[in-house]
Amino acid sequence: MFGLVDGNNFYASVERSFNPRLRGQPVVILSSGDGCAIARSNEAKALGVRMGQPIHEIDPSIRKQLRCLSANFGLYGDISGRIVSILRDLFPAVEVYSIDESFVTFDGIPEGERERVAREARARILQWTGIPCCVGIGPTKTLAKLSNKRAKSTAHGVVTTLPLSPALDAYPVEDVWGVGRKLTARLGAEGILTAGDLVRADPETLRTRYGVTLARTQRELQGELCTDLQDEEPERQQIIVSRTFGKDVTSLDDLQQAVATFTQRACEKLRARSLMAGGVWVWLNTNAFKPGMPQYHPSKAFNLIAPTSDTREVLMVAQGLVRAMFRGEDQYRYKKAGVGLLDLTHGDHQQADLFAQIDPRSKSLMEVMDRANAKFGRGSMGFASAAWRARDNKLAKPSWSVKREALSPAYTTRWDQLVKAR
DNA sequence: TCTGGGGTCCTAGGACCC
DNA sequence: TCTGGGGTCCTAGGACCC
Repeated sequence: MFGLVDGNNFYASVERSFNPRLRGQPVVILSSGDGCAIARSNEAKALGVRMGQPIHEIDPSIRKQLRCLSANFGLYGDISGRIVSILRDLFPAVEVYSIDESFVTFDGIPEGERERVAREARARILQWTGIPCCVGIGPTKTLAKLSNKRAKSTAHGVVTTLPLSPALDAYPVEDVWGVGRKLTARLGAEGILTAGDLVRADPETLRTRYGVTLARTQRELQGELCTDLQDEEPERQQIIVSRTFGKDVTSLDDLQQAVATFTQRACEKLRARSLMAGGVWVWLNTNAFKPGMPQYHPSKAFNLIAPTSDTREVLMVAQGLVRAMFRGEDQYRYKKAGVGLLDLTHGDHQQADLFAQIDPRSKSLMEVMDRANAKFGRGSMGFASAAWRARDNKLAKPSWSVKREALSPAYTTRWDQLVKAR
């Protein structure tokens, strides 16, 4: 049996647990750049704010009632980690599925005790972190996910769904894990409207018409195990850093600086996982929401001779790619850029190359930089080609920097931003 | 004026191999 | 008229997830 533990309105609930004035208020968390709603409290949902909705589309009379906050992922990640450690105390195995969801197993917990343990987890998480959760239980992960959906509308917050349960007929097919917008439309056209309809559909037709993934989902709903708990985090296949600019960028200098900044961050993430990159990928975008403007969406990848985790090497490649793709000053207005690190391998089993020189000082230099940034805060030490700000904020913000106008403090991850008791 | 970021998996088609 | 069979690898695009 699996459980799915999921924080209710997670980002909004985290903000609330540190700022009680937000309780009972319509809270909306905005995406990077303060553009779209990515989390909403129940009060904000009741006002009609949709998931992913651009905030400027919302009627001003509604908008002024909302308490909008810029996403504070550092804070959410830290609280997420605390919830996971509570779960690890209570359950034999835990799979961290996303920042606000974990699968757990009940192996060794007697059947009659499962819901009690789930309620215990819920109470402990609420008491220790202030985050309300729901727990869905089922014999497969897909059924546990659906149970979790059902639990959201209950007061006790714990629901079990068994295969062939009549409850399946009460849930629209789009609530099933793995059925998104496109599939919902196609299935609906064939009269498959609920989770129950999907369970009863002809498996062979489903497989040929919709592929193996949906066929697997159907079997999971029927109670057949197709995916098991992954308690070890799978190896990353790529690392991406990309941003939408606060202001359009037109000069090569600014574009280079933005891409260098993303590259530096991507390499930090790479080393934090002890990985090396075999390829670098850079792309640029003009504003796709303005079809009247000249559009340009170039993308270029480069395979390295030997895998590296040295920011300097990746910077040289990324900067070269930007130069190669950049088209004339003022010809295009760039709105977004991104850097991807590809072909990731583990640093400790590296394929040596006959022609590549390995500089033993590279590793030490990167370690010193990473340690300095860990100790004094991110951005304390960096490369001149990237934008970075000293702690006293004396350096000017780059023109392209991302808008984050209503950011809450890093209450739990920075000494200078701790909660003040009074 | 304003429109997120970071991932995974599957499939189809083409190039290439013997 | 008939024009092999079986495979791998790579890429692009599309779907999904949170």
